[in-house]
Amino acid sequence: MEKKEIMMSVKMEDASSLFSSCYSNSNNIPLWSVFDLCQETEEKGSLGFMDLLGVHQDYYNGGGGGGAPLLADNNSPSQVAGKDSTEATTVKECPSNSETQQQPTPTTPKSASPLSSSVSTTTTVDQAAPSSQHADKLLKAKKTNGKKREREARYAFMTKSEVDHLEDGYRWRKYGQKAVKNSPFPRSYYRCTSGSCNVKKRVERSFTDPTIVVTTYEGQHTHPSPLLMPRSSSSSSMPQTYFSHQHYLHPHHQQLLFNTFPSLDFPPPPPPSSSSQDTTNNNALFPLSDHGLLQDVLPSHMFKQE
DNA sequence: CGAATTTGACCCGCGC
DNA sequence: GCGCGGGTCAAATTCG
Repeated sequence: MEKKEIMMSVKMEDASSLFSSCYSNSNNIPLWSVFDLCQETEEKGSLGFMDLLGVHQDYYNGGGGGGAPLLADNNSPSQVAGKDSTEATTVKECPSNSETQQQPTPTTPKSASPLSSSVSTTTTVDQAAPSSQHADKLLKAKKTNGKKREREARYAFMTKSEVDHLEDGYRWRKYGQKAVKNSPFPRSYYRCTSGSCNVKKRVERSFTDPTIVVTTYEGQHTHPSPLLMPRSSSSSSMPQTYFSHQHYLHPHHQQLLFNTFPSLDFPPPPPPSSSSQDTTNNNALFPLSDHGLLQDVLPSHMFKQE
């Protein structure tokens, strides 16, 4: 399979080039939207990348009906929607540090969607080896915090967006920015503002395709998303359906995904009626997909109650 | 005025 | 040993 060959050759540290590879293959249509490189879900129970981001079942079933596609861009939703410019791809990166690797996780996909099974069988080994160096470096950097901490799994979200910092429902504080070698675009470092939560994310733009934003999450939120809490004070002004996929993927890009995965039993894409104001009736636009696009894309076990 | 961002300095390990 | 690059810190600055 073509997909597999590409994935096998991917190193997580070069997510940008990875993504460009995905695109370059077919008329700028992503070859896949989500893939799980190391099946860590089994290691951590049913932990999916949504869980990693701290989005749990409650939110899936919550008012938004939104499958919590945390790639919505509410920095400027209108901008994104209007420019038709968001697509999302996720990459799960093996931790591959020496501590966690002693328990190599079988890569057998759990019954899931055709997509997930086709992409998740790959890689634990292949992925772990090449990225171990990078993992070490991360560990080193962690030490500078004073305590040695196990490196968390990382998930890279690749989003076609004109906005650098994609809103994902959490509050982040930027703590650094570095120029990236061989790239004109700097990499930004963010940390979750919640005191007890040390989830980090890096945001960088692919230099091979400047429209692609690579967001790498590291760690797992220990708290609910302030913006996803139905009645949280911080989200009182947030439409309840904020995280429905209307903001996650513009219909046009959903269309691309549908085209990309014709074998998936997706409901037909909604009419291209979205705009920045479409935050109030998204559910009506997606009567068949209570949990969002990602539910269709991700293995079903990720959406099951623990 | 507190929170968030900016940005240069610093730390660390790796490769040569 | 030294330079390089990734990641983090923290003081200064900006913003709401």
